[in-house]
Amino acid sequence: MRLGAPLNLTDQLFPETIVPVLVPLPSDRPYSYTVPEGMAVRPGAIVQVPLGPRQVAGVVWDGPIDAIDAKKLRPITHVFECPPLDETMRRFIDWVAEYTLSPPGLVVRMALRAPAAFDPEPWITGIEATGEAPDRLTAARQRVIAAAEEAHAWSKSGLAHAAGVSVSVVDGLIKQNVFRITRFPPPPAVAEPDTGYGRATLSPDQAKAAGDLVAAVEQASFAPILLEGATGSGKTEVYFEAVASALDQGKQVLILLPEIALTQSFIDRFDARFGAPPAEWHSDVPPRRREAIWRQVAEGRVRIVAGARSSLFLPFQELGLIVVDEEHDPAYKQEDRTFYHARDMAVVRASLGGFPVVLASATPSVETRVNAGSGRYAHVRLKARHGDAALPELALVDMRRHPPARGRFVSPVLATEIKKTLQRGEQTLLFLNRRGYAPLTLCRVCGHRFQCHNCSTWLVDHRLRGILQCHHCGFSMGRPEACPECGTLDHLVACGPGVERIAEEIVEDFPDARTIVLSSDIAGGPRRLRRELEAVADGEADIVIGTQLVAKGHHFPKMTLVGAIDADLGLANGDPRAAERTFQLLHQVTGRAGRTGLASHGLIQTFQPQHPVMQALIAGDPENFYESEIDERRRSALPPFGRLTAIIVSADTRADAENHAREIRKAAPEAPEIEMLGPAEAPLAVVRGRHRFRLLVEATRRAPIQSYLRATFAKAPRPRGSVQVQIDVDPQSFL
DNA sequence: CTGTGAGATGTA
DNA sequence: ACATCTCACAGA
Repeated sequence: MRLGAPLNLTDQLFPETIVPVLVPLPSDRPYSYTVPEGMAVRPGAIVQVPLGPRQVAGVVWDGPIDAIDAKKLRPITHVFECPPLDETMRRFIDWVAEYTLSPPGLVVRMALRAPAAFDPEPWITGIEATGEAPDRLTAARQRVIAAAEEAHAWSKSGLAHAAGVSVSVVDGLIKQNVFRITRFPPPPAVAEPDTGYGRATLSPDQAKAAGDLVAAVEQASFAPILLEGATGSGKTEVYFEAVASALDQGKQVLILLPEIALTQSFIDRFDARFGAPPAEWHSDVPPRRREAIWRQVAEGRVRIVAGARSSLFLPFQELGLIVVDEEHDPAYKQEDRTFYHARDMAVVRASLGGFPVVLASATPSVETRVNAGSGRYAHVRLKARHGDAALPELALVDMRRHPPARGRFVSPVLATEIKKTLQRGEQTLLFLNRRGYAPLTLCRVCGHRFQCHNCSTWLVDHRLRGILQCHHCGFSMGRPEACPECGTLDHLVACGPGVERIAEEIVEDFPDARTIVLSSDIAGGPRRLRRELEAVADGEADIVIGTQLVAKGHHFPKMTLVGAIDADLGLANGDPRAAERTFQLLHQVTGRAGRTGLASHGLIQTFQPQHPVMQALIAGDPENFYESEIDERRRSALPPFGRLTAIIVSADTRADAENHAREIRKAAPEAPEIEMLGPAEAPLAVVRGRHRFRLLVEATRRAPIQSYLRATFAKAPRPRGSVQVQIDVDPQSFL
């Protein structure tokens, strides 16, 4: 249907054709614009429209148009010469907006995040051979003609450089009509993947799994598939076969990754399999490159993208497969502006587009496991570790029976293993998910605790930088000598461990070992961090002390011992997914040892050796964990069984946040289940100075709550900077 | 009475 | 999101 064709009543009210245009602002509905004489638009077209005093890019939508005052109507300024967003993409945007309670305009903004890409990339000026011979063939000219045969298209200076002559030689040949100046289309952003390039030899187990995925791709219909396999079981090789199959069918492919910045090793593996790197899409991609990739994805010239969650909103035209790698990773959940969970939205995109989606993980999220268990998702398993990579032998260190000395945190059991590992010339990884030196500083005389002025949290001692810092809002102050409460000098004491403090202890005990601390706040930023990780992989450190960022990415060939310093750390933080997160993290970290062919160990220091998470870890079989966790969640109606939906209410003050939460509860009689959780279960977090409350409601009550929230907060009085609404993941409610 | 600025309002 | 408008209050 061509929009702008006669449309009932409104057509009589307005003399010209009118179309709905979704503009990038938080409006509930598309705005109406007129189409000037001689301009042709259709749904999905990217257009420039006047909006108040400025011009913005919007997308021609479909569906009914508002009957508004004819005087307000303004014409579309320009239709960009760009492939329109297809039907699937438009339905996807509508769907995401509806589900996340976001105005569709804000969702469409995510799809238009490459401003200069809407007009075609400029063609390149270059030269090509005409086939004619020059009148005199000098040595230099001969070299140029020989060099030119290497490729079809050349830039003038490029050819001169390749032939080792000056540009004037080429100019001379152009004058003689040996070469002519032509215009070439813009170069491809990435080379075409070659699906037959680096075909891996698969184990029987892998081949079977790959066959299942390929069969789904060939079916070319919606099929969510959980690909579950231990670290090192070769999940990547397996889903690469599905990728190859989709590419062979002329489909585009999207591989979602949690944090692309740290996965050079992924790019290398992809390159080795397909003979070219994938197009990368994440926040670190420079603007010009973003534009080229966005444009070429729309044109179908880019066949495969590996990207962070935002790549879900790229304008694919022929998408035939999405792979969500490390599907359990919390980084898939975006928690600002528009809230969405990329893993779940990937499933939705596949459902709307009618193609398979592969969710890959060694430790799937409980939601996905439940969906696989119920048959909603297909379940493909990879059992064995591939090749010579053996699983590390894991053991628990009961900290009640093997306590470290006072003020120390490494148990003698672990220290002994570190010593042995050093003697063998192998590497140790000590994992502690806590930056800085100590999480709490207090005065031994009066008991004063250093707290953030904005937040309710303790200030973390960062001794290397000499500051106390709030990890919620970023507030920091210099470390004082005296207690601000009682004035006593030199009686401040650090409580609890951070990575810096573990490093201090290790350096004291193993002064000759090369020890390095890796955490995200490392001086020198991400680039320095990447260098340090490479150095560790090259064996340039004996003991690595790191936060969770050491859990993934790099392969450390000499890493044979992993020690988890405070394995209980994440268990008591009030998150309904605390146990799951802890299990996934510890599983991943301990898996860093053992990919070596050498015998390797993991020691997990815990005060709760009977905890299901700890028991499941040493059993070496995730099955144990899922059974107990699914049981527990079913019992306490936690996600996914309670079908909980979280509403985040945030405000500038605690009183405001509480007030709004109370108002929501009071004013939504259709939703009596709304429950405000106290600090024990859902700590009132303070994020960048904003106080947040989480309300948990029954997802079955979602519809009335949605309409209530829309009515209350989408209209005046506008909650401007006072209330945000977030709908948490509820993967059962949308299929 | 004017100048300033935070918050409300509208953008088609 | 951003430009514009409105109304309260400070300064004179």
